Amino acid sequence: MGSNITIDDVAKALGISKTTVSRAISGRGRVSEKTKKRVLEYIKEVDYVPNAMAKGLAQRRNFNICVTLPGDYNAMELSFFHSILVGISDYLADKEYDILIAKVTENDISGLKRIVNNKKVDGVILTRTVIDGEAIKFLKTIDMPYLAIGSCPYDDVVQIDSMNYEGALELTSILLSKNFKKISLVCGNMLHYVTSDRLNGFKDAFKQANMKFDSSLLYADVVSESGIDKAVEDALRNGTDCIVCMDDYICTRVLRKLKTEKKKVPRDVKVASFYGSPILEFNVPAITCLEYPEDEIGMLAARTMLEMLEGEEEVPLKQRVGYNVVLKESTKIV
Amino acid sequence: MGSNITIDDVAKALGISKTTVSRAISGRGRVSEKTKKRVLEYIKEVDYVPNAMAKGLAQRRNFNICVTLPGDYNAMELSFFHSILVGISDYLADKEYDILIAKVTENDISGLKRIVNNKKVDGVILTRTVIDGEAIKFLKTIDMPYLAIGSCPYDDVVQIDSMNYEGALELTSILLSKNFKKISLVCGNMLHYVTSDRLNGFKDAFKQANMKFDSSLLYADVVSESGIDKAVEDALRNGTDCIVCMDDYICTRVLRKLKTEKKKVPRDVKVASFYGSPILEFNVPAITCLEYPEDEIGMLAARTMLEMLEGEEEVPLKQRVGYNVVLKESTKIV
DNA sequence: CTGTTAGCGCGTTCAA
DNA sequence: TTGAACGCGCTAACAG
Repeated sequence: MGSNITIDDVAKALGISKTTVSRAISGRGRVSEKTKKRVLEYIKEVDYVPNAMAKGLAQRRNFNICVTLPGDYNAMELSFFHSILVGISDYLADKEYDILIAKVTENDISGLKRIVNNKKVDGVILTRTVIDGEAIKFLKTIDMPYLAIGSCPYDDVVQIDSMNYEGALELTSILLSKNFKKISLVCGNMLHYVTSDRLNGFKDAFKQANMKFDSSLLYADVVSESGIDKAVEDALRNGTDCIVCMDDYICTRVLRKLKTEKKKVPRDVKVASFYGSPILEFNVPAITCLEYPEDEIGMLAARTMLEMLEGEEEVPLKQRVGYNVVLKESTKIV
Repeated sequence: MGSNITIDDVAKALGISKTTVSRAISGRGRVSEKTKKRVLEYIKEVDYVPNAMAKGLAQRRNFNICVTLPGDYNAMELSFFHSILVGISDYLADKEYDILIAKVTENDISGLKRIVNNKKVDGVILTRTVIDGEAIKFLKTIDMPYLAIGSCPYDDVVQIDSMNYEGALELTSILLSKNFKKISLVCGNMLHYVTSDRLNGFKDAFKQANMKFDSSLLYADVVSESGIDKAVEDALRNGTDCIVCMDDYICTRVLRKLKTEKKKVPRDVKVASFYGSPILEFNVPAITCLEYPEDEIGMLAARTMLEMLEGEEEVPLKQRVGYNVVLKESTKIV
């Protein structure tokens, strides 16, 4: 394994030129079936593996894709990122591509810059935490294919998005059909596109049901822990019977607050989340939520990236993946 | 940014040879301060960045380190892996190295093999989930520096380990000093080195306190969810006053079971974990546990790897990082 | 202190 | 169908 023989050695051993060997391996160019077979058998026998760097230098690419690693994160996003990474990895490995990691924070993209400027990758996949930041601005100024996973403020950027609007709409509709009368919604940062997407779905569910949403039960821009606590207090005071959370992070805090307030879920109040994660599954009771197929998202991102690099056609500017509504105990009518 | 000029262009523009430019940049070899300054200023002006692949080809290395990504995981390990990754990334980025990801599962290391055989990396860092498996066996057969993060069954492998024994010893001692009389311990896979390390610390704490451990309260090889449930039931039946969990995964399940059994923590029974993670922090009440500085572990692993690659001296075969005992509400005497 | 020459290992013209 | 020669961009050995 990991032998140190070169294409030259192979050529000499077989008494042919390296050109022929190269062609036999790559499949490009015409080689007789006989010699091709001879080459393929020999390289397997001696376990010859082409040197990726030399190949890259000659072809001016390196078969590496950069994936950004969120440097500042909350525990909830981890499973999202990990699943995405696994999806991307699975797809790329098949095609003999590899993943290079670039840690990126909101105000530090030096790692990404270095990797890109050093030409260590053929393309960049941006994960959702950074798509609003400096990263895209930087990539826009240079000649390097890239795409974004998640909602993205630019409409000239290739992106893989989730059906956040539709998911929120459907889940909310289901809750309304259960006859909850005072549904409240706790939102995080309203500047995030994903937030407004889900909020729109939420509101439209009311419209479709010909009901009106009591806007005093909408808690926007609730980012701090204490903010969430206050929102929950207020909602309870207003007699909410169902608290919907924008994401799993908020949901965890809401559950915590309900516990200290001695409110039982689902007996005293129902709870649902527009984004589910393993951390919510472990909760007792399990939480009704929307689930997104993260590995599929990763795969799709990887496939799209390779199409950008190798495909002849334009790739669609925006692709969207579905969701599942997962009904659990937290919204059960007791 | 990301200009496409080469070292040749720089040399010509400055009327000197590329060798001199190369030397001015790398710092290797003697160059007059004057020309060095001239070069450095010029490359900054035109934003020249050396092509990493060409450099790699010439130097027979590529300034990439492979980090294995656990393909099969439980949600708990995620924060561990992520923190490690951030630590490694931070250290390596400083030294102009990058991280290549290889997804590895217990019985599939083909991705790792490809990356290594293609010579896409200079070294490999194994993360804990795979250190018992095929990966090490493979790496032992070839000529590629590698190290393992976590306890490792081989004593000829460079490893970065945590002070699992000492941590378990100290935490258990503290619990004993609180006069809990019937401490039970729920363990996972006993084949894992980390498990036996912690178990030894646990037992030795009893010895040091001149107390004897009731072995009927030791639940070994509890791997399934139902197994954990049974262990908790049995422990409660035996009148346990404190349940110690081998890790955060087990702890989550134990807490869940206690909840369905209507046992309040810490009122009815105390709970502690030999491994803490964000998921336990969010619990109400917060759980007493051991915390390990994961980013430091990552940094240390990265530093050690670079020493293996560039250092002149041998690196220590085994380095160990400390821990913190975090006392929370779950073991408070009410 | 600097330049010349020769590779690193592979792909790719262009002839044959 | 094959091969010789050159180039990818850089570093290293050897002169000067």
